[in-house]
Amino acid sequence: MKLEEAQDKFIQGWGQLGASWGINRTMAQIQAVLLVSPEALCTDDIMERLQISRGNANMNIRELIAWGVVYKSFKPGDRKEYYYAEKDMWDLAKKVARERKKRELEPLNRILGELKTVEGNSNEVKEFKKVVKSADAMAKRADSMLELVGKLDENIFFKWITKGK
Amino acid sequence: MKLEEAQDKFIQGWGQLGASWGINRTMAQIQAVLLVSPEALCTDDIMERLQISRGNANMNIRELIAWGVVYKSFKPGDRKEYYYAEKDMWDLAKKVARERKKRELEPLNRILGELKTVEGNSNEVKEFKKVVKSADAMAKRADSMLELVGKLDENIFFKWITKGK
DNA sequence: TCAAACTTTCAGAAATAATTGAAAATTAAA
DNA sequence: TTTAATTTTCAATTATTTCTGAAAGTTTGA
Repeated sequence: MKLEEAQDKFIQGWGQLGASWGINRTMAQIQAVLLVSPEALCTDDIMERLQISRGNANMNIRELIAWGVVYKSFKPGDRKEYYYAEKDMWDLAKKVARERKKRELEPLNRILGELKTVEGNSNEVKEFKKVVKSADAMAKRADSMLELVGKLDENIFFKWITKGK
Repeated sequence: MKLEEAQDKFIQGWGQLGASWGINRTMAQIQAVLLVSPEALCTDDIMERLQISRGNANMNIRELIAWGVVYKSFKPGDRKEYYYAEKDMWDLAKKVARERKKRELEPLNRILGELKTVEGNSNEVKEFKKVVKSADAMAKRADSMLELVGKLDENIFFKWITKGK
């Protein structure tokens, strides 16, 4: 397979994966473009490669930077910003885990905490409390797991997984 | 807090979580309605509670059944189908893990496998191969992890997480 | 076999999310 | 300063996803 073709497939596949996990497809594709590029790229390079507008490129690059998976760099004698991706996949996994924990799991935990104060003693109330309690336990568990991904060393984690299998 | 209000908050929160993880909001809300209901509900009950159309309710119930997180049941002398949710959250996590692994991770693994055959020796090709290799490693690792979630006992997993933290 | 009860399908409508592109804001060299 | 290069914003547009509702399909009991 030719390089260009392989890169395109990678970019498409990565975008698809992102999309099915609730991440803007273009955002994932921009990351993929930066992942396969040996040098940092400017906005125009990315617009060109993915055939997208400046506004779109800019917004999604910002978002990738906010996630901590893309960085800015500068070239001497050039006013443009250049962007490059975090290429350590383990680091990437850690950052995504941390962001999603913060953005989605913590809000749910907050709501579930409130819901424990529901009044009454009926069958429905009991059922409800049971569900909230176990959802809470699960969410906290998922939270711990993501927390752990961020703290554990890649190697230890990998060993544990392969051993456990 | 009153039960009705608490249930609504739970349904909204659960829907929101689903949405941000790429699951149809209504689908997640239907699951939430079934989770908080002590008895199995029929399509009309769900339509009523969430104010949605029959078609929408039907499609999403089907999908929940396909994920293995909602089951059918029948009442004697009644031709309607009734639905109830899997309420064991651990079981739920396992099923979601298995489904997502199958639907998203496996396709990526397939693509990444193909991409290893890229031709050439340039700097870009080398860079590309490196990225594909580490993405592949990460995807396989995530795959193993989800696999593990499905095989491990809840208790062991929980102990390990809390200990590791 | 018929018909009522119920479920499924799907084309079009509505709602939501992503994208564009041009104007405004910012930055820094002259 | 001024001005040219660059980034950011955002209202309008376009694309995508979800939802509706009525018609078609299926099942079951009489």
